[in-house]
Amino acid sequence: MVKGKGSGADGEFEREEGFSGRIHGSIARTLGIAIVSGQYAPGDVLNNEIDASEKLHVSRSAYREAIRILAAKGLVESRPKAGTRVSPRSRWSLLDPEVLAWFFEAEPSEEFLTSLHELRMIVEPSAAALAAERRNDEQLERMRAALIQMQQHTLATEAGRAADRDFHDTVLEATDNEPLRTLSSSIGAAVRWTTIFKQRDRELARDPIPDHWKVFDAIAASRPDQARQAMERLVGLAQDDTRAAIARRSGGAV
Amino acid sequence: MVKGKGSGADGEFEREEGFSGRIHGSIARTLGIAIVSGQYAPGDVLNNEIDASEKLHVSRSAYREAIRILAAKGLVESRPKAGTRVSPRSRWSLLDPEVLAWFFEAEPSEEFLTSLHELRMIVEPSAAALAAERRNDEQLERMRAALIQMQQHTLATEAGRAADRDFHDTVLEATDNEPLRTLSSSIGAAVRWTTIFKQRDRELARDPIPDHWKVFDAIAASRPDQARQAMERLVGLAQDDTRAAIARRSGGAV
DNA sequence: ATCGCTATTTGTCTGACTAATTATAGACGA
DNA sequence: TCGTCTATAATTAGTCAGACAAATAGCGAT
Repeated sequence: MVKGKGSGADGEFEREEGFSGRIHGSIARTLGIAIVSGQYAPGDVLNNEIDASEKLHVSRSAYREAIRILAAKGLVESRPKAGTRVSPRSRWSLLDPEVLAWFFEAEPSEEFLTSLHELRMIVEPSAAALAAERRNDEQLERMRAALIQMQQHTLATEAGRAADRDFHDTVLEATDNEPLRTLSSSIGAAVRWTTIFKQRDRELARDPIPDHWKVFDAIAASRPDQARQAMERLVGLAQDDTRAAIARRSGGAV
Repeated sequence: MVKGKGSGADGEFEREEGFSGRIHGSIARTLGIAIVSGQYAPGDVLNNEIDASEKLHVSRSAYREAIRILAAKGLVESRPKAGTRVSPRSRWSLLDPEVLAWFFEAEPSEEFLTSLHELRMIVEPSAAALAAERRNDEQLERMRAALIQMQQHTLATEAGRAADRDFHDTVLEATDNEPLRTLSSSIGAAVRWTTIFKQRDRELARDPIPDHWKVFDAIAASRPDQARQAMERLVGLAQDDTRAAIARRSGGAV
């Protein structure tokens, strides 16, 4: 079989062997990761459809569907004769769950992590306040269950981290604000990476579970201001820990 | 030409005559509007690709590309044999610019408008505070220019409303937080409709321009807390006005 | 500097085949 | 007889190939 890889001039990607799901999806994923990780810069023109689809060993239609996905998420833009080019970062749907996942596929940059935490710091305290006003009993139960799971499994296990995310998700859901709920994927991503960094660098310095319970108690007691403050503390501490872990990573020893 | 419209049983859509741009885009738009406006409910199964593409008088591949766009935005999900069905609302990318535009194509519901304002109330004051810390001179100039435009054209003209949106956009941009900037389309949509409602119902009751200048002055003076408070007031008033306009719309006379 | 042409690239269409998965009907066992 | 499990069939999205159409960026002539 002819590989046709030629020189390394044009970035080339062999499609993942152990791909999952449909082809157009895996192509979109491959290209999406290449774009958000900077292998293609904004303004760069992708190979034309025929060359690109041949290089990836897929049909042109499958490749085109992949491009439509990326275009829908604001990553690329196509025009006849001009080709398909990577859009400026300001058009990227950074809060889209898939785009976010692609970002975290390669290790995300420090700045990006910082800005996600800033977003958390803005959104979550207010969300907790709204949740304290609007949560129903079923949601409250889910929060309690999540925290219990979190306690049992600890954040060292994937089950524990999933419970952590469930808790924050449920708070967002309890705001009864649909656009706000949409942010759960972004916030979940920030939560996940906070924990991963902390876990990676040291025995977790501070047990975050009591702080979680304080948020829960305030929401359960329907005290918005108290919930806002508790969440502020919780997110603030997470932010500090992540900052410290990042500083250690880039500046210090292994 | 055979119309083949048959009975009115299955919802059918003639493709927009005065369509713009590419076919897959206009099909996605048509279906997207049908979905977000409730003509298709979450869980509903769309016609299979062959029937649907025939009914719309487009090729199957164009139709499929449209479906890929909708799937990328979380509106639908396709599986072999099961067909393509409308996803639950919780998966919709409500903050995506196009999805938002589709929402506002039909008149948006009161609840939706309210939740967008809630989002503004959460995000914009903090954004103004960050902007006060991080804005550069060029951004400050753009804010000033926008407000001057707004004064000259007034909110009765499209140019004035565009300037309003530019101001809020630039504040978001000045936060130097990419995920936050992504929200500008959602906030812009809320801003636009606030103004439209106010304009529709009465001579605008309150001149919002002085409140805008207060935000600007605080950002120019690099006073985060002051900027936060000024923005809080500005958004709060907009929220009140919209609420009043909505109440009048649904409850009162023309 | 402007206009018009042309070559390139995406866009669209057709029709066939593939693969996945649900649903069904039948066999088997309780 | 009833329920459950299993092979099978039917349906649907997924993929592929190749052709033609439409748009337009870039170039050359004016």
